[in-house]
Amino acid sequence: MASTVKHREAVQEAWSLVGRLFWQMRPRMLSVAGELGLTPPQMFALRALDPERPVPMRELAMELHCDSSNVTGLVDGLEAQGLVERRPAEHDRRVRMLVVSERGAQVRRRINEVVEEVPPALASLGVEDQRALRDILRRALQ
Amino acid sequence: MASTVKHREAVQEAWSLVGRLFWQMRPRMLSVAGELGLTPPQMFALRALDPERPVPMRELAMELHCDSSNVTGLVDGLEAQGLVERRPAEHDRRVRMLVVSERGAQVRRRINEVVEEVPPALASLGVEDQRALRDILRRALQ
DNA sequence: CCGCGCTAGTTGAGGTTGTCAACCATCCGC
DNA sequence: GCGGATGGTTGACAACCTCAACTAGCGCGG
Repeated sequence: MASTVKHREAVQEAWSLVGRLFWQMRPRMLSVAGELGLTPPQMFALRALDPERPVPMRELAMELHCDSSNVTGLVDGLEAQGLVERRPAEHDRRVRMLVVSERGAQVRRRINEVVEEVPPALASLGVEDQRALRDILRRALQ
Repeated sequence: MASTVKHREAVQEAWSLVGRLFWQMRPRMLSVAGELGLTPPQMFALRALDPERPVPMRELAMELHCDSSNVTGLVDGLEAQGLVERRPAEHDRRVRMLVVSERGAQVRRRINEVVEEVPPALASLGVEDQRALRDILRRALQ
């Protein structure tokens, strides 16, 4: 059917436009990392943590799709700046829980402010388009 | 007005959902880089080139938002694998044009296949939603 | 209880990325 | 042609990232 072809094309074009949107935001993300005295990977690590709930290092590694030995170094950096604290887990003495400090939570909020900052292209849309966009994406991600 | 508040909320939520979509694709991108014998930065560099048109190194640096000295190393890697060739520019003997080789073009096509691969969440949408999504994003990016 | 396999995290080696400063060759306006 | 600006490379240095090896601790089966 011709409709099948059209349908593929539409969603592929949409996805590629999304890629453009993301690429436009890249410099902004990099600059805020420097501004906060963090490297980009450290920034993503802090963002992946949960200030409300201590997280085992292993879980952070899964979240970041990287090796455990890598997060050791990242957490070293965050801990050196007093943003995160390693705390032993009571149920298992092998695991170390990552607790976000008060200052860490502040920095994390600032990071989220920037990461969640809407790109100008989206912000310039009309209200109906913005709502429609949200609704479609909600449907896509359940 | 209440509508102003709602409007901000809708587009912010949409943007954050887009972020989730991208994060889901990350492992796939990383794995294809390894599969092609490239590091992720090399992959992005090759993708940023144009097989139809020789590109000065400076332009690639701009595209990647990084230092010129960085692309020197990246291009060294690509050239060592025969994917790209440095060629002197006739109009200015300082600049080096990057020409994508035949093999480079093949690899680049494979990269684009994966990068442009639509995430399952979007693919599962109905045709009307996919078209609406494309139309909204087209409007957003002109 | 003890040994054995498994898991969490760290360490060290090695290769890559990325920035900065210094440098060379070249362009171009004066 | 001189002098400043530009394209690209090099070297130094910090950080990232993976892999392999290691330690410490868990927990199951005998």
